[in-house]
Amino acid sequence: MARIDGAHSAPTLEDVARVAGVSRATVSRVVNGGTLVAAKTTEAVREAINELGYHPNRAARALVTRRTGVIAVIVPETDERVFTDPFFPQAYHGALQAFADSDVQVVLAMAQPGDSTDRMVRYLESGHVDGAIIVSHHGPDLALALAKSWQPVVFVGDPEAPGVCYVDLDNAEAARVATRHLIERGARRIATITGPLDMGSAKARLQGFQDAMAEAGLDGSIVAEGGYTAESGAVAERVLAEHPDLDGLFVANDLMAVTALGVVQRSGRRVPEDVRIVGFDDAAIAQQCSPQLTTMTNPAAEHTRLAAEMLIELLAGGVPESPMRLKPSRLVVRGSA
Amino acid sequence: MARIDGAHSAPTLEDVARVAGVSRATVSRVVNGGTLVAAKTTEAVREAINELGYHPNRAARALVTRRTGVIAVIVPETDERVFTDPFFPQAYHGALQAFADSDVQVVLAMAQPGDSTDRMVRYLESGHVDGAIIVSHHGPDLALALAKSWQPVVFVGDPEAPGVCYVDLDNAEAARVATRHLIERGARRIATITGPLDMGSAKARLQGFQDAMAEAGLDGSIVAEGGYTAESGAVAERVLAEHPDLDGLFVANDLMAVTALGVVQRSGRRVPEDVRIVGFDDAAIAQQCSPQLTTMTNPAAEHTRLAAEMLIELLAGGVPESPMRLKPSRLVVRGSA
DNA sequence: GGAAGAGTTGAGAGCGCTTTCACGCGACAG
DNA sequence: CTGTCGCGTGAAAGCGCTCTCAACTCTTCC
Repeated sequence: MARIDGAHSAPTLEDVARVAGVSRATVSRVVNGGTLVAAKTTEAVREAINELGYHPNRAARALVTRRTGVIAVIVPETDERVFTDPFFPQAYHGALQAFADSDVQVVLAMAQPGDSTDRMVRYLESGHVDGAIIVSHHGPDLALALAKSWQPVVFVGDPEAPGVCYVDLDNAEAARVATRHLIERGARRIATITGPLDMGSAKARLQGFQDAMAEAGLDGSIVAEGGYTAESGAVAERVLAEHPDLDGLFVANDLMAVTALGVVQRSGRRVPEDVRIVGFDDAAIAQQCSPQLTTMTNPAAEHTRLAAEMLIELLAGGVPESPMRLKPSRLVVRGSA
Repeated sequence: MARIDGAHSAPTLEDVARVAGVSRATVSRVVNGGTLVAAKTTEAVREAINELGYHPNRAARALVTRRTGVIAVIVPETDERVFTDPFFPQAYHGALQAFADSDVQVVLAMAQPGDSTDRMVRYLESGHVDGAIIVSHHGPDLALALAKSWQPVVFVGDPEAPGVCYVDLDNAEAARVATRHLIERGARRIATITGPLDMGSAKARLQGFQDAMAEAGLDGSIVAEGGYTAESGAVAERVLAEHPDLDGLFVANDLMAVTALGVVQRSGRRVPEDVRIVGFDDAAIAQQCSPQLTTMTNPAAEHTRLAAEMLIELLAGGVPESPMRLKPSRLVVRGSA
């Protein structure tokens, strides 16, 4: 409380105990609830706590409970990506919400460029945090490593490793819905720009696209791999050059979709008249371009919130139901298709 | 380390001491550097540390040093704003960088809608954090309150309260540069869309705009207040309606500028031929619109990094030089002016 | 009336670390 | 050879908390 050394420092359990006329142990019991304490005693302790403005010392508590009270949201991507794609801040926000009134600190950890899986594992093992939510992992390596050194972690997106908790959107189904919409709107020569294909979500969205195309008897082989970044949306140029008769485009996230939209428009084609475009994520940017982007929702904040709840259960020693599959994302129809 | 209770737990100072054949105290001295320990002893301890993979327990350390090892980046804005304006993630990133190899956890704290200054002060006083960097404050209230309950905080942007450390961009000068550029490009009827005028940066940018206009003998009274959000850029509609002969627009941040750009274009005017526009912040979005936005740089990450360094000094008991004025931002000329 | 049980409470032992204080030891001067 | 000084080190006292264990006070039941 007071900063000036020597001045009155924060009240401790001991102080509360003295004021309430009970022992430290009893105060602790009241503070942590649960154990049985006589109603009258509880009352007296509560009063003393209020009077003194007592607040438990996290460090002391952490020392004995062996819990740091910190959980991390780990994003194995470079900072640039993290702060460029609105998906990540949202994901972080979801975790923040989940722990909002639980006295847990949520920190955001990102990869350094060139970071190894190892470094992340070491961070988790170093005792800085009690557990972690991993968002946007590439390939199963991290999950495999984590499953071995048993750390309480929950992935957002299929970790492709056995025995690891995760929540996942039905990306394939969402991609099918998006693709079918394109077809319904009259598109026949449809390409997809995927995310990085070492990521589960990217693979699943591609699969869904191809399913829907096959289902309609169309050719689902026009595929270009992007990187989920705005710049990588520029592969649309190549696609357009190779397939000038293109009339539909399913882009695996909005960041790329907006870039692709620009590419298509600059090529002299009209959207949606000549080329229909559907994106993914329903990012804010989808409403800032012209025409606005038709897209699939991807409530990142909700996903991490759920992941956080699983993590809480894990931390409490429970075995959460996993994988937790989320309800499929919704199609938001706007101007681009 | 190991999660399963009963299995080997993380090595402690004691363990290291035993292996190195010295006392706990000596190991502590080595770990924390500074105090004089014989070179040979130091070596032996270092070896033991490596061998055991020892890592100090933050809780135990925090308990005795009375330092939590956590600092907060506080943004008194709703989450929505925080995750919508790329300025904030960048600011957070700067703090992350500054503390990257210092074993300090950096948490991001935002306001709930309707939060009072009080709640922030209480958070800071609650002992959760050692100090804070405050990023986007409205008015001097928070700073005033913080100055009283002496917490180590550093503001990014003039807190307008005496005795509080801060770093600040020369917003007025930057606005002058931006406005002069508009004038040089031939604009004469220039309006400005400001940020929320309870914020120092918004006020200063307005002042700079009016200075430059006066300096050129032009009318600097066409002013519309925005809120630094994309939506608030739509006030451009009103401005345009009231001043159809407008030929220049200085918008106090890029988010609003992009919206304003759209408004201008939809009104049938060409940018930059009919209306020249200069934004502020040099956000990524400035390059994603067409034409790309001419804007002023605002290296948010660097500012918080500097603020973080001041905070570190403050925490160490020093008295940092404050205010720290940063070099004025640069004009980035692109298509819009 | 006394034993057994249920309901409350307190004493005390740490958790892993920092830091004060005192002591041992070699070097140097007297 | 003894006294002094100072560097290097260890013993030990907490930091504020949780939690086990034992004890104490009433009831309740035989």
